[in-house]
Amino acid sequence: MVEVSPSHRLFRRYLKEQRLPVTHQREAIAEVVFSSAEHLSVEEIERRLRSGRNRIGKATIYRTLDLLVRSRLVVEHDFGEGFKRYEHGLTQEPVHGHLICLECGRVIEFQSWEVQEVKARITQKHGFRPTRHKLEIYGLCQPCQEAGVELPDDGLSCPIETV
Amino acid sequence: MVEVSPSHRLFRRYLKEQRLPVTHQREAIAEVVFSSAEHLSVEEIERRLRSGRNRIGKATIYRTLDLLVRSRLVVEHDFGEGFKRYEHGLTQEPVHGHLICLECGRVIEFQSWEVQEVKARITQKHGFRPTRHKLEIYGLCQPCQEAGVELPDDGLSCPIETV
DNA sequence: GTCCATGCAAACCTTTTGCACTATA
DNA sequence: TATAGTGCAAAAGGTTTGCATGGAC
Repeated sequence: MVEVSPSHRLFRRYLKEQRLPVTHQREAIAEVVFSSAEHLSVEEIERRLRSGRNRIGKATIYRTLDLLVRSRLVVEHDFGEGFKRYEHGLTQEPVHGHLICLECGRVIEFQSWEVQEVKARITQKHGFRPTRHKLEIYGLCQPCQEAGVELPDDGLSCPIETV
Repeated sequence: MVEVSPSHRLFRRYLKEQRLPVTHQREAIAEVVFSSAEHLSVEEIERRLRSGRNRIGKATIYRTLDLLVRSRLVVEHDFGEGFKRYEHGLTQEPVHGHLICLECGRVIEFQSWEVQEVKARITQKHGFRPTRHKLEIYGLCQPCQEAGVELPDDGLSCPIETV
């Protein structure tokens, strides 16, 4: 048994708690996700597994990610790209959001405790019991702005009824 | 030409500005979206069109929704259900977010100007130029809580490494 | 030895696209 | 009449599932 990350050990414990087998595939997938600081897509995970001489079916990757998300060791994201991304859950500070560049797809994380306060106030007002939230801000990252990228505005010339 | 909503008239103007034909299908689809206060899925839009004796292909619905979104008269949402939802854009107050019930799927809108401030502060700090943002809070709505629904917690028994 | 996981391919679901035909302006 | 839209069905792309085989405990 090789040297693994703390999160990886927690995942082993999770599997044992749930009486599920600790397989090589599950270990390899967990190690890929836990050893990256990025928001990985399934395709990226598959590629990294392959370059590590692992040949693991897509179905197994999806099934294992499901376990990782359930265990709360991994967080699932959907940035509207048409597929999901997965991120190591325990490196995350409790409150965080994402700045997403519409040009290059870059994702910048940020912390904001103020959102927690807003969330508490809003949910209390509506008698809603919150479990999680997400704050995503879309726009242009600094490098893309400096590269002169402009986002198209195809909207109405003037949103006032003139006719 | 029948009596239509202000937004519908704006959509006609948008089409003219873009030199695109104002077709019966586009009018019918726009009317369905503009006459509803809900977040409609494509399937729901299709159903409403059918009950109004319109037989319009799914492809046309998607193509028209694309125009409506571009014109900014309609807003697209993805609540992680595996498909998108569309909402009348002009009834929206400038700043709004969603409370999404994980049990029944109900969506409650809320206003929060404080998020704007947070957004301005964060984006400035990162040199990011924002266009739009979304704040979504997931959890249990009041009716579901009163019905005694509990959300399962399949996570680790304790996220502290004990082994 | 039992139970569950894996791999493959097929199925699924939403969304997009190609193309012959029709409607708008 | 030119130009663009529509409908249908097929394709696309990500994700899920069924099933025979193989691995964990």
